[in-house]
Amino acid sequence: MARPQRLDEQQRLVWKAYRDLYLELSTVLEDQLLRDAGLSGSEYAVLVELSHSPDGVLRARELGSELGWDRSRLSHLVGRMEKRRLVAREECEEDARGSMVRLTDAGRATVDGVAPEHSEAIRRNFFNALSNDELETFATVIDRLRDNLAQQGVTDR
Amino acid sequence: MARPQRLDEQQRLVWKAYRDLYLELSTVLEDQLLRDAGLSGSEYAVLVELSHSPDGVLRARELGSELGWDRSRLSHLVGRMEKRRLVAREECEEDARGSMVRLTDAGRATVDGVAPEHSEAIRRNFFNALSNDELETFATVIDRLRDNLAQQGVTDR
DNA sequence: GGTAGTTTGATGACGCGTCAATAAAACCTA
DNA sequence: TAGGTTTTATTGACGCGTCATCAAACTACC
Repeated sequence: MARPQRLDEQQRLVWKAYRDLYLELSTVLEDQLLRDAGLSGSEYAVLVELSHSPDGVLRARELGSELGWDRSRLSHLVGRMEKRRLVAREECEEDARGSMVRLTDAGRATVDGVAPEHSEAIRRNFFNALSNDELETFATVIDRLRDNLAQQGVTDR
Repeated sequence: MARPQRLDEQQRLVWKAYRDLYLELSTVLEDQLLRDAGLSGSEYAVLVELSHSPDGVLRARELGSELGWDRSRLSHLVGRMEKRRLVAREECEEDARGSMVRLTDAGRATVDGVAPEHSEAIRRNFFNALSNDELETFATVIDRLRDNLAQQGVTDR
């Protein structure tokens, strides 16, 4: 294994800029959601996932794996969203352990109401700033980095 | 103002990949810090900032603004780190409201011990996966996006 | 110099996510 | 099919960050 060494100055700056960009983007977009719909980013993600599924129903397991969350996080969040009548829990017929999460009418109205503005905010703060070439390169680099991560994950352990 | 519209499929995928990359990178790097030094990413950031300053001392105000955090967050975190003897608080001589945060010997040993490995992890999971050209383009795109964000922030309000 | 307004940091309450433990159902296998 | 293992979801405790509030000290202006 090669000897660990510090990052050089250019690398430190790029790394910081990369992280700061993400935090700044998150802040802007979460603010928009909270202001326009009273939703956190996580809540919005749940509502979007449900609204993309037939009948607005998904099994908790599937919802969790789509979002990449563990069961506990989802259970807590769905519990809170249920109190606010954004979603409703139902029993799962095929598997008595399971739990179905259903979008309520209020939940659908909320997500439908804010989604266009949210998309526009992503456009304004992200896509509109890039040329087609830049976007393409950016996407390629992201994919390369994620492939590398997956690779490291395998060889590391 | 233009009419809000949904993102197209390619944009949705790029956007998701962008966010997922950040989360995956964060997870890997935070895990490394926790495993090798028992530090969270925030704690590491504080220690690094202090270790880069002369005598390992910074005024809380300055530390907070370097990190881009508000006073409360920093105060809570420094309080916890003080209990673990990673840092120590001292009075500020020029301004009696102020508070100085000093790196302890244990804190310095901790950050010095883990920093090389952490840098290497960033290298392995980020820089090594990119060619010089790609890195340059990536950095340019990040800067462009941050400029755009700052611009939007001004014109929005 | 005295007063209003600002800055600095600490604190407590609260929301959210993680972790460990629990329970129930489904699956597997001998 | 009985017994052990795995999967699924919930729950409670805890850690961390945000927000609102507060007190003390500094600054500016009359």
